Amino acid sequence: MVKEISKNIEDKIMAAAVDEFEEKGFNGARMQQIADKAGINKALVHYYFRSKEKLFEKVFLIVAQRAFKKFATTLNNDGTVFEKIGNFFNMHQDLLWKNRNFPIFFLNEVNRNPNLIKKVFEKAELDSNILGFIEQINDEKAQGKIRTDVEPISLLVNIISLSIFPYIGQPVLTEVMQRLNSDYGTFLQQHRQQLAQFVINSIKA
Amino acid sequence: MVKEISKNIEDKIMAAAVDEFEEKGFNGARMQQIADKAGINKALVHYYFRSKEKLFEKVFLIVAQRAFKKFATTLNNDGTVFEKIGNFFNMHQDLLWKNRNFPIFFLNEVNRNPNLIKKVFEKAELDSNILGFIEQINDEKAQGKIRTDVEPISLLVNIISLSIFPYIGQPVLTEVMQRLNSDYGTFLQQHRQQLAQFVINSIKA
DNA sequence: GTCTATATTGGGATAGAC
DNA sequence: GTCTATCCCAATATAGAC
Repeated sequence: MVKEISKNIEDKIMAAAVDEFEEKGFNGARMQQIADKAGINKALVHYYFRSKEKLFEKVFLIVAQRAFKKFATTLNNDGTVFEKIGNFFNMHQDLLWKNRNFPIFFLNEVNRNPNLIKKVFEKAELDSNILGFIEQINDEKAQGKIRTDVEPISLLVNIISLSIFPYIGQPVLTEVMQRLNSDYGTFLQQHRQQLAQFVINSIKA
Repeated sequence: MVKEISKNIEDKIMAAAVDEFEEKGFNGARMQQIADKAGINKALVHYYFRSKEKLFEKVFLIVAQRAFKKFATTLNNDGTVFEKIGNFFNMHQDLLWKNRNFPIFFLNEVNRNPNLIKKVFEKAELDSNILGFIEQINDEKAQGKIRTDVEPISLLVNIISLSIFPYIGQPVLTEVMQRLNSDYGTFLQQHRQQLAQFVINSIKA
């Protein structure tokens, strides 16, 4: 079946493109490299995707939406706010460890072209998940479990800040740890263990 | 005095280069744009700095070292750990607000070329400041002011995470806030007010 | 030192054979 | 669909006049 074969090549190109774009960014990526990584000819890349921009946008939306989807589902599980915070950090840290250069890639690209973020949000149903979590926080504030001065959105942003930054700052932290006679990997394994407790300590009534 | 004049043009080019590089990154920046912003001819840029790489490195080291210097000094002021945390967020948030696209630029460039960070650290005396702050945290742990399970380095990284991420994530937060019928600017003004208290709540014994 | 004009190359994109 | 060969432009860099 011809369609099948062509689909496989499309996938190969996509996979190679994810690799190349995540490593070098849009401006640094090379179509030749993508072709090489996919084990095919450069002209074929253009045959399937017409232009670098089009290929990039397709790749970007897929990886970004996949990331946001995983992100949203952890907020949507059962449990108290404290339990969800623990679950979130566990899941998110695992995910980030496996995709260490995704965050800086993602943030840099949406900074370069803020229009991308709108397209990502169109399909990822983040809103209801966010709103649900915010509501739960307010409930638990009313129940006296969470400090009344906690602003739900700020809490959410704080959680994400704490989770993502250690990966975005990898090169800096690597250098700092070296100067402190440690190393990035061992630091991170320690660091991730205290994130949930750090947040919970801060907000518990 | 000829030297004076030439120095002024060098400065103009540097200023224009900071602008262009911070906005577009190394790969996205254009020598022609830098010349235009400096109000001079493109050939002159090469006359003064030979190549794009050389110009970039000079610009990068200056802005990065300036940033790290300001960063380090706030850790070095008088006061308790809690006071320093408050002072740090005040200073750092003001600084970031005035240089909103510096963090993502900086982190992206050191990610692209991790070698840059070594050169930044060579001149910025960060080590003693960091070590001093760490020592103080341990002192106040011993005095019963700070929880005994607080790991100083992780605390430091948490503080920096909380401070910087809202700026790195600007495009995302802008979109989210829009969908929540708010806007990025007002969010940030609220958000920054709770950062110090968020940390202090978390670590106070 | 400062400009105009030009060299050079890297890299995205297409034409055309098979 | 897949390749080779080539086009073409953008962008760094330099030569050379003034």
